[in-house]
Amino acid sequence: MAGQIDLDRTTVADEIVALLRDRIVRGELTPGAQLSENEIAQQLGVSRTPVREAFIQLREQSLLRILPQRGSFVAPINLGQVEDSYFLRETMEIRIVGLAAKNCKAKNADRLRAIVNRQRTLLDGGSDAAFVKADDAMHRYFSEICGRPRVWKVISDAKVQIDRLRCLNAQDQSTRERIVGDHERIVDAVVGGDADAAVGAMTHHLRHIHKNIERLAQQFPGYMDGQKFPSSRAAEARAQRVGDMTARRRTADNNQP
Amino acid sequence: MAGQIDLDRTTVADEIVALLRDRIVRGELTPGAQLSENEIAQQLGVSRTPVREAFIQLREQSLLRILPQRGSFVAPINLGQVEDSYFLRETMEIRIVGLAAKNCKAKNADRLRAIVNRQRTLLDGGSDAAFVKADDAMHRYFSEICGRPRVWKVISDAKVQIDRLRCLNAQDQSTRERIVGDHERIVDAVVGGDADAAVGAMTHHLRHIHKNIERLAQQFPGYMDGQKFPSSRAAEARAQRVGDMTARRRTADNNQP
DNA sequence: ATAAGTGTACTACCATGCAAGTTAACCGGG
DNA sequence: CCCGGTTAACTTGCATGGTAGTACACTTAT
Repeated sequence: MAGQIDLDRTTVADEIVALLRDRIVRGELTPGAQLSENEIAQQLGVSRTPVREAFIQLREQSLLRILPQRGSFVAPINLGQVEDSYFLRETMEIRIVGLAAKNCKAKNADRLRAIVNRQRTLLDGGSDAAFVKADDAMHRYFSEICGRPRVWKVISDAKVQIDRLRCLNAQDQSTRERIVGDHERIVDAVVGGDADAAVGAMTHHLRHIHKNIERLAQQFPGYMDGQKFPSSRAAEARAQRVGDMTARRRTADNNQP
Repeated sequence: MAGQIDLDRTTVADEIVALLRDRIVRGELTPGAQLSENEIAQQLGVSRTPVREAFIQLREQSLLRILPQRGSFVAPINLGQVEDSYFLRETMEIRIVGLAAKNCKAKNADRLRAIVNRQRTLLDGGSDAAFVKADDAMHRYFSEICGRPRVWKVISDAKVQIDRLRCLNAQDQSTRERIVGDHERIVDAVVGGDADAAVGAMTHHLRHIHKNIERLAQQFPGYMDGQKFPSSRAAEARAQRVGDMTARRRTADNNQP
């Protein structure tokens, strides 16, 4: 039993959730790829129980499809679900940013400036993950400013499906620069207390994201919803080789270690 | 091993989730009540495994608090969370009803009329559960009309915390009549294609609900957030006696049935 | 050669057993 | 009477074993 997983003081199942969720969202595990309880358990050096518990949680997050007695597969990116996620995010964030503009104190303004400044420093050298994290930080902080920190969790959970789509290819430099510019304009309006301008800037920002969603959806039709599951072994085998986690499956030949 | 649980073709764990979720939301299991994996498993005639998997899902829905090696307790009703749930619901439903008014076809109008008519028939004889179900049906259908059926799931999940609060005492007749009246005004506006009127009526309707929330929160302070968990055995014992599910715990005296 | 039948290797599901940790009651000494 | 130490009965977390069901490959009959 190795100590491959040791981050903080949560259960093993929760750590596996975080691990697999990250791999699925980042696209390392692609839609349709098969994940077996046994296999994950062996690779992580734990028993099947916490893995199974993690699978159930991922299913509830619409990231995994569990077919009883057949297998567990990374869920396809449901385009309708992506659209609904965007709808929810847009609706909530637009209202939130308007409220934030009316409630922004001096301390909030300082923090907002710091957040976007940090994001700008990440423009060149920063990794994609760090940039995304800084991106989220601003949106999340608006939720805090208007006194509703838990609302961000709902938005964030819905946003996962959007993030999966976005992670299909890395953002180019011009896109990242536009994002930071958008953020700076939004923060300017919020700090200035101009709710209408804030809502307008946020709307503009999110619409750009929506355009990207549509482009990516057309670019990667294979990962989208229509895909059937148990059939089409060829497609699954192709998907499996993307991540090393599902690289080789055991066969009758190499049963013993 | 009895066949106490047999509804449809899902896993045992999922049925336990539905069962316990219902008991918690309806207030049969009150905040602070202890639920042990062993006890539930025995009462349902299943092993601890599916019960445990159900507990984890309920934890993710903020309905259960699992303290490792200590116990699992029905979560208190977090007032901040209730407020955030209301905020989300209000924001989403107001936008949705405006869109529904613009998109309402003749077929939708007929179904809306049918839904409120049915709710009115339930005004006198109907059970509380049936009335609530009919209530939800209208709100859910608005989500369908504007082509975003999945958004209702998010609203509904958030609404659980509000429902817990509401179920603390049954609605009196005048409240139910006011609700149906509200619904009829909303439907009138939507069917008439008047988005502004629909938004106004929905806002009015939801504000009433919010007033009720505040009243109930003051009425039942014991179920609210501040409650500590492992301490105050007296409060827990009191809570336990509410539902027969947790009526008597085994002690050293009555081990055998 | 094609189609139906059979076996085998997988899958997720659930039952059970053990371990680590917490709590509360009990008991003896101050 | 009050306080500290011990023990016993709980709790959840994790490991493991057995079972029903599925799918694929092989065999056999047509």
